[in-house]
Amino acid sequence: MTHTPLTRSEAKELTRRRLIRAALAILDKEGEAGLTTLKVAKAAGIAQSTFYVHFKDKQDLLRSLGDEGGERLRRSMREVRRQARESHDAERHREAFRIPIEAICRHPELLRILQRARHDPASPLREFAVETAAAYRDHHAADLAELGYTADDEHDRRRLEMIAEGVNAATNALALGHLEGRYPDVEEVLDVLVALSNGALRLLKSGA
Amino acid sequence: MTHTPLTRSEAKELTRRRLIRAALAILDKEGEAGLTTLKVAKAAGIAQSTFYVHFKDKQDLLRSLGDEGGERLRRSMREVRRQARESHDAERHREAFRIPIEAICRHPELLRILQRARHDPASPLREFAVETAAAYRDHHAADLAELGYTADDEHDRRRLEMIAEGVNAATNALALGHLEGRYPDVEEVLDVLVALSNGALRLLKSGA
DNA sequence: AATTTCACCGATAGTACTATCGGTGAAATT
DNA sequence: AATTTCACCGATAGTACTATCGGTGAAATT
Repeated sequence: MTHTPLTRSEAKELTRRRLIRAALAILDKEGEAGLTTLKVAKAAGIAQSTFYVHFKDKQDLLRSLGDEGGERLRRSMREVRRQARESHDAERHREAFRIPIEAICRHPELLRILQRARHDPASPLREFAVETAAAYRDHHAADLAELGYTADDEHDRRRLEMIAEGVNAATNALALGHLEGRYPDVEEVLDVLVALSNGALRLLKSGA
Repeated sequence: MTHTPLTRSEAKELTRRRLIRAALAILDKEGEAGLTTLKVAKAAGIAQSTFYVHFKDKQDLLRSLGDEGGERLRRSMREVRRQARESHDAERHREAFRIPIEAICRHPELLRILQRARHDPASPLREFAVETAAAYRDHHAADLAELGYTADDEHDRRRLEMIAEGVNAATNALALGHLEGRYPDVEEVLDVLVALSNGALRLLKSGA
């Protein structure tokens, strides 16, 4: 109950965090069209004009959201790798799908915002969204390589990339379907993703 | 070279078509944020105020775009079915992927607009995008059922839906990747999609 | 031929938002 | 204790856009 006396910079940082949180919530609920400095500031409990104490302009806020999101995503990718190493080989492939799905369910607004930005040529977040998608694809491809699906020639390398991209797209789609309540059982979702992935990987095995 | 004399209603319809075309192009290039009555009217060669002769307001334009897109999509789905029936059983599954990919490559702006709208809670096209996605999923699921992958119990029906949704997501992702130049060979894309799909369908076969 | 309709126009009122500016008081520094 | 800094405020100029309105001339109707 005691108000810890904050220094000025601590208080400012706190306000900044509130602004970023508010912006993410508004972006998720109302989209980029609904993201105004007035709404963000109001939701964070400050005057509209004070927004500009924290960000140069709206672009600057969106850039910060990108950094923010990137930080979370990188953390989550590291987590995937860590947990993947801990699980037995048999489970490993399956668990590699569980972790991103859980991450999506924890912060679905991030995926939704990224998906939108990726296809919106006017979005200041677009470049970031495209880069993130590429990072995930490469990450997944590297994971598969670790599982023994090495690609020696150009052809197989591209196949591996396609499989990674396709399976990622399916993972995102099914995770959102799970959140929407259409696929209530995560285990069933994992069954399908593992089956999709294994089917495609057989392509590489037969080629090797 | 002879200017066919158009009746008033013919000229009006022509202007309306130009507005819709212009709107689609702007939506694709600049996103919903860039879609203003001034830009659309200018691109169609009329005054901004004349926009309101053709549409009640901006919402009305977007609704019309939805109808327009829906019409194209339904035509393309009928085409898939028709061509699928014509091909031999062995090719059938593979060709079922070629047709949507070609459709996407012909009008990539439609897919991009729909993908964006699907994840944008403020978009007037959102409901339409969600319905379209569901229609495609069901369409694909029905296709698979026609190929002999019948689902008797609740469990398998849901699996079939998940496979359809996952494979659709992968198809869209790879089609856009192809358009972006990352996967130049459509046949390689088809290889991967067929492999993904077959892998997942083995789940159903083993269950039956 | 006279009259009506209507697709189009330019001008403009109204709205929503961005970003700036001068001011204030409490925190930080001297 | 005196001075400086700065996170915040309210007011407001500027911008971009939506939607309306009265007017016009050619097409359509009488």
